[in-house]
Amino acid sequence: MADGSQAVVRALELVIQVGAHPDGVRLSDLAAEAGLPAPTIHRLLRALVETGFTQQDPVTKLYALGPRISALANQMAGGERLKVVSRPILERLASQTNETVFLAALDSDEVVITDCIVADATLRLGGRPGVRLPIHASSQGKAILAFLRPADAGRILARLTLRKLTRNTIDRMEDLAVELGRVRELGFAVNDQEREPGVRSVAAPILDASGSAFGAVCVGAPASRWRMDRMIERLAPLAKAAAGDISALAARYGGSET
Amino acid sequence: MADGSQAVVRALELVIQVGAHPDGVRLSDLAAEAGLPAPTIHRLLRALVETGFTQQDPVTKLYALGPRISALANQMAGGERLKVVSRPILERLASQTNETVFLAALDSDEVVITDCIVADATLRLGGRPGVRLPIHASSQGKAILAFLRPADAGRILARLTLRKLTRNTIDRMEDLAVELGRVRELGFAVNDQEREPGVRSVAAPILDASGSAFGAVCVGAPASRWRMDRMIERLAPLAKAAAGDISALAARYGGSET
DNA sequence: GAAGAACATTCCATATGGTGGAACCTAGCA
DNA sequence: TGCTAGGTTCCACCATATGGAATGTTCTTC
Repeated sequence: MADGSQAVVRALELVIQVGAHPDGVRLSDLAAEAGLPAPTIHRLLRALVETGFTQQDPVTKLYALGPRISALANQMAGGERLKVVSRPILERLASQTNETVFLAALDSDEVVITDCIVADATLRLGGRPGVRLPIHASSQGKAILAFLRPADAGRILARLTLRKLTRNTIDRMEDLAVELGRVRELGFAVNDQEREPGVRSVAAPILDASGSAFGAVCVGAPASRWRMDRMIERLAPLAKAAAGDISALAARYGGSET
Repeated sequence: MADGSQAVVRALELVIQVGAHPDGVRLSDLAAEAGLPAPTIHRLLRALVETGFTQQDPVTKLYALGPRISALANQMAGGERLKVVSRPILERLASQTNETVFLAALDSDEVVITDCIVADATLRLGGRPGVRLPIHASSQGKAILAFLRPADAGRILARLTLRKLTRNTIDRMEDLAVELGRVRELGFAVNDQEREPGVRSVAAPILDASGSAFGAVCVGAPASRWRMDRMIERLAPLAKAAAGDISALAARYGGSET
């Protein structure tokens, strides 16, 4: 390989492969899946076990991810650490709601999805990390905006163009200001088909130690399945609780990065 | 190298090295720390970035752990996943108490420490993952035992030898039964210098969906700093809350493995 | 308990891919 | 603009990664 890293890439991809088997996996299955001979896999696994990236159960002889992965995860900082901390809470929320749940952060004047658990239902919201949303037409954006420090919020609002995406989109600054006031009172934001027809969501802010928002938790669903009032009644408290739990654990990892 | 994995071990150790720099690190510092030439580190980093194990900030050019680590951490199962989920909660508990906190699980007839955050104080409890404790003379052991399914608890009690370690150790089965009844009522267990003079602790069980214990959260401290009644009053509720939070998030990851 | 099959581990000749010094490029600062 | 520090690319060569074959281990069946 021109790159000089064939062995390394093979080993790293083997870690990823082991990770796809939460119940453990045999050397021979790994070899078959990777299309490599057993001695090659064996040697790579030896290095992986030696460094703790994988481990081998002494009884079942199956390989699984090793303690080094969790140790590394706990060393992560910033947004990635927030994802690690938030993941179990998001998983619980997804289980409670049976809808798609999102973790989001502010990036410049947009919201970016940082983690996402897509519902199992036939009709469900899709999404994936990296997707960007307009701040004024997303529940995540409004939840964050409402709980930013006033100076930060003011800076963003000054630059914001309120593009009208649907007939429901808030496209006047006075209306947005009223909406943000309401979000602050309620502690959560809604999106009632404001970005995309047929899509509703509720989102609650994740707050740092000073009470300033640095992210949001969102539950999104098809409008056909949830009237707005029922979503507010049923899903908003769950989103708020999840955001509160994440805030309690992650306050130290946050910080506005606008 | 006789082992056929020099390049692989170097790359994996480089991940570990990057992990020790939560604020990011330069290529040249990594090279200096590892005692390897820059082109070697550069090539290894290229493979690590390509597979997501590390990433490079486009602005600062610093390397940090990448999204693959958190993705893998979220794929872990069993005890390792419990550690990942519990870590932020343990960190909060450590911060609330300024004492050493432990995550523990039952392994056969003993308690094993699975994670540990050691306090900063001059006089503090030490500990590290892997340390084993007698089940009858540790708050973790008693907390778990009291909330096991009766059949499981009975099996363990039938085999248990109540070694007397200090003058406070419970060394009669009738006394232990009474103590376990009390633990069940209170929802937490204590260790009042029962395993080691000068050491007190409180522990609360981590329960699975069926209400059966599969682990425990413990706060331990020097007896010189905490009278037992004050520990019960101040630290027990915090341990209980932490165990409750972990239980709520991790119920799916538990399961007795006695 | 013995035999067979499946799986894991070790061996080793060899070719190929990892290595690192040198050269070159880029970015930041005075 | 020139200099320095840091990062990236190049490439000859030899050290190491490779994988087929042999050997060892474990499990299952009779």
